[in-house]
Amino acid sequence: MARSKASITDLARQLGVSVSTVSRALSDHPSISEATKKRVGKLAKELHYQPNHLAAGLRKGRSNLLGVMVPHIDGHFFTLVVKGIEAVATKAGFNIMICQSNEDVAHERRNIETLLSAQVEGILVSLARTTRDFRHFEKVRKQEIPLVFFDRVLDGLDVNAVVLDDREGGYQATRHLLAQGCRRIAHFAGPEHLNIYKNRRQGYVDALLEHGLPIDQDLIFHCDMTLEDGIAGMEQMLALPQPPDAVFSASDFSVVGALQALKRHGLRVPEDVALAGFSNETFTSLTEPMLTSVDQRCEQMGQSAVRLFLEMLQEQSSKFSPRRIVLQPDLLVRASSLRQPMLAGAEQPTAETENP
Amino acid sequence: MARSKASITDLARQLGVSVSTVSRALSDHPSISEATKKRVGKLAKELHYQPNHLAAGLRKGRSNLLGVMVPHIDGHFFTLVVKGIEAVATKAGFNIMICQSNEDVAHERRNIETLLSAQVEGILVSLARTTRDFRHFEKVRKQEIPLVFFDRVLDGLDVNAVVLDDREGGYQATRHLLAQGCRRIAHFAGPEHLNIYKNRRQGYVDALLEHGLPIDQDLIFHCDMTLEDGIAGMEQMLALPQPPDAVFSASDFSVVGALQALKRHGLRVPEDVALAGFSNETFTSLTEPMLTSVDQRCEQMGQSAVRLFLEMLQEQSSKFSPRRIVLQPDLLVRASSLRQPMLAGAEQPTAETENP
DNA sequence: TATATTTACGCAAAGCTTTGCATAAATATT
DNA sequence: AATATTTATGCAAAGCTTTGCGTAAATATA
Repeated sequence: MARSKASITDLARQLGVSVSTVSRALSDHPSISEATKKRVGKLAKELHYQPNHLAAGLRKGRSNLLGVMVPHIDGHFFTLVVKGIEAVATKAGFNIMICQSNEDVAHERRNIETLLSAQVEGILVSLARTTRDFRHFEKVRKQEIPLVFFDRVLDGLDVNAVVLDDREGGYQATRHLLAQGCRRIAHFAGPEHLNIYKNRRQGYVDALLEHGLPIDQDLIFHCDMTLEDGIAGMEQMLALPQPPDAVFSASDFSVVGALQALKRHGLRVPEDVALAGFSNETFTSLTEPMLTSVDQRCEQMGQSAVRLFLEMLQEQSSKFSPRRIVLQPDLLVRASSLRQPMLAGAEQPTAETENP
Repeated sequence: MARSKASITDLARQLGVSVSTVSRALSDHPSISEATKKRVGKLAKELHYQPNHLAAGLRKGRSNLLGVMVPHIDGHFFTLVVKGIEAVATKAGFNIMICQSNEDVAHERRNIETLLSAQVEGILVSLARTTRDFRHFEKVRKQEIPLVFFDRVLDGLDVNAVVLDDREGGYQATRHLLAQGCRRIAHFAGPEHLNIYKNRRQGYVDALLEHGLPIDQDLIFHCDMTLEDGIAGMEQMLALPQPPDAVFSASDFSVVGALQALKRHGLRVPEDVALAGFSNETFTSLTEPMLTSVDQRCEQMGQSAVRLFLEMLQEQSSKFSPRRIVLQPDLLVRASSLRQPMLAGAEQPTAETENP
């Protein structure tokens, strides 16, 4: 396949000027006469001249490429994060290169290699679930390429990161249920080795304690957060001598399961049991009743990650001390948890805090 | 920010050999002694040498970049297509550059420009809804860069494309409902200026006619395919003197609406009214009953698009005549339409046909 | 009018690799 | 032992831009 034909050299030759003149004319350099600029521009259009970013990048030591790696691009969350990334990266003149680790460390390693050799100017990454070894990121740091983690970060790692305040999310959801008059609030908890779930549970616990309520282990159901888990969990709860009057689940999927189980038992939501989930998945607005859920500010997470990257680009790499941005979740109250008439301001205001 | 320090030249100098030797050693060229290869490899590792793809690309006239443009990356469909693209592109050694048109032609134009100047070796694109002017694609063709459209293609345009056989999808869904004993089948149709919806309706019509049934305009509800539209449509249908015993909707969203409306009226699904939708959205497995839907083979669409691109890369551009790949949809029968006991093979076998 | 400034442009190097061709040394062939 | 091959390496150009520095001509200044 033929490459684009016209190069800056061709233009120069045809116009009888030097390549430097053409180059400067094209980039609107002040020391080139308007007349020449016009001539160059005209011929460029005629020959369908296409600037070669690779060559320019090579010369300038910049690629205008931003690497992004996510565990997977299907599903709700990462998709939206990527959307956020794309938006502000593009605005800043960067193109993004996306790759997926498929939750696999080996894949992740390879991808890093690829991104580096593509000369990306920065890397935004959310870790694969299995990643425990970080040597491949060492290489990135060695080359002094800005590295920003988002969402999936290993605690204690001294890196730039933007994460969601999951504890706060769990806390808000639970507090909301309390405010609705619920007193026996169950919790569907996810795998504890994942921070996000641990933190959401912690928020739940904190809210209960703050309210002077005991933590009843019977009301905490550990599972993998699928719809089926939700059904099972709800069944188990309903079999209790004193069933709960609300459920806060760390995932929207299992809330749907709970909802189905409740309907099967002829119980009403939210009158008999109020429900709240986490993630604000698309389908939370499609159920009946619609599901209260904690929004994770996906797009904002992407945006913040890029901004962090841009800041790093500005400062001297050596002077830059790792920064961690904590995004505040956003409780979206819908019918599934609304027992009391809606109060003004029940939809929590949103904010972004920065913890150095 | 410092760029990666070690270049092939540095290696050469430190080893006292020429750059060509290093280059060849690194790429495992046969005419380099094992000993030298070892030495080069060792030093490369020590210095954290990072091959510069840009420079290599410049020299070789290749970028290993594949451009992808979608209307938007959120939502179910395009996400999965992109996943498919990523998978096979990566396997073929290409990195993908993603951008979104946000359903806006101006954006689309800019993106094409960006992709071209990034020296992508091919472009995969699904058109923005509003695109009627195709001059920006002319430029791509002029530079003889392989261009493949997927899903959103303008009819009549003589281009490479991979699309879904929407008519067949509508046909199969409707036939299935007929096979379940339904005789008054309603259809929720989408905006007719979009081919996908027109074709889905056509499939519906074809199936009815084939079965000797009349087309009753009262049973066709035109809308924008939202959940609310689904509710409205169902209400309208139920008000009919002779309500339908099934609904085939061109979108899963409006099926959910229909489902809700039916439940409100105390009607059973599928006993009183059977339901079938289109797209196999995530939530179709989360409703009760689960929703029968037509799967669009999203991932396969992405894969096919890349394969088409790779083929074009092989052949002489001039000799390549536009090809159109039509993917067969996949009817997924779930509880919402299952009145008869499930027959073996009710889940249609899948196939891919090629129409030259 | 002679000098200083500005304006508009060209030269050539640099950025990092790849690769066709040449070459020196080592080995094989007769 | 002289010639032909093979092996291992080097030279230098090319791929397309960008950019510091130099310069000739045009204009302004004294």
